[in-house]
Amino acid sequence: MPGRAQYTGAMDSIDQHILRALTRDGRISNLALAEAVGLSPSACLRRVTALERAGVITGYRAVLSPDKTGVGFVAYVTVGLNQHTKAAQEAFERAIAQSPEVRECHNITGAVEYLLRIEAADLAAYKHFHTEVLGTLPQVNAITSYVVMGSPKDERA
Amino acid sequence: MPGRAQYTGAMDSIDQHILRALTRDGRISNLALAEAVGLSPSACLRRVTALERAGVITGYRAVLSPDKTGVGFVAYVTVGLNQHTKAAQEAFERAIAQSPEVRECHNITGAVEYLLRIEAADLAAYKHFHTEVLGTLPQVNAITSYVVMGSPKDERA
DNA sequence: GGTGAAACGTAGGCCGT
DNA sequence: ACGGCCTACGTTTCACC
Repeated sequence: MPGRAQYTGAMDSIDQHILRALTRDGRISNLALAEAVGLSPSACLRRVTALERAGVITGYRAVLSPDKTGVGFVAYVTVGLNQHTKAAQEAFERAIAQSPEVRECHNITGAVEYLLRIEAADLAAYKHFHTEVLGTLPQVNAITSYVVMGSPKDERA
Repeated sequence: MPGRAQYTGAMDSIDQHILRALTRDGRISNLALAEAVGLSPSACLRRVTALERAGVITGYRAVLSPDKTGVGFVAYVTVGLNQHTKAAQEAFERAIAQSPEVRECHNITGAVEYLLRIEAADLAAYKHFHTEVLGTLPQVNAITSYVVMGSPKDERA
């Protein structure tokens, strides 16, 4: 079973410390990380590697400033489907996977099936997505947009 | 003016390429990145440093697997306030900033003021947050929870 | 923007606990 | 099973072209 290196037993406080440090700064050097958690570099690296292999750490990403990268419009959109079949869901999810404006797609409980996070250059770009992409999908029944005016807290990692 | 190294003029296609590569793998070595974008290591590093100093790249983070780190329950919650004063908003945002379960708080247009993303260990932990934290805030008027059953697309960086 | 070389960090074998 | 030491190797970084 590949990638099933299974984390033996519990994660101790050093592992927690490593994860916190890497969440804050994913590019910290192993040397600095080792010192921060009070381990020798080799022991520290072994733990990080184990956490990666166990699937606890799934990757590393640069975090970009939205407005400096041309994203001036963010909205959350709820989408309801007109059929609740597996085929309709899969068709919708395929279409969503191909749209770069869709950064997140969550399958939720409640009156509608999906919650999307949309990032676009401006309102005009969003309107285009709304009518030309969402509006043309045959499975889509109800669309409600909630424009983000600000994010007092955002720890998306 | 510190950190205002200002990106002179437009970002070219090499910069775009660098940002895409670093968003996919924030820990790629400068050597590999340089090769991927077709630059020498030193020129590549100069661009990355400039992007960081200009605030285009705001940081690097490890991405963790929610369920392997004890997060078994995720929900989006809309919150309406009973007063639309600045003071009420600030009090609410202060309370939210201190709650570790709240990973995101967005100020949105529509019938309610806020959309939160909540991450908790399980339903019981969420119930505790719902009644003991959200339920006791005097400004809060309406709470609606949408439990996340899955995320077919999730590019939260 | 590229080159080269010194400084630095990584990764893995080995041994002790 | 896990931590520390040592070292060969790879990477970063900087002055210079």
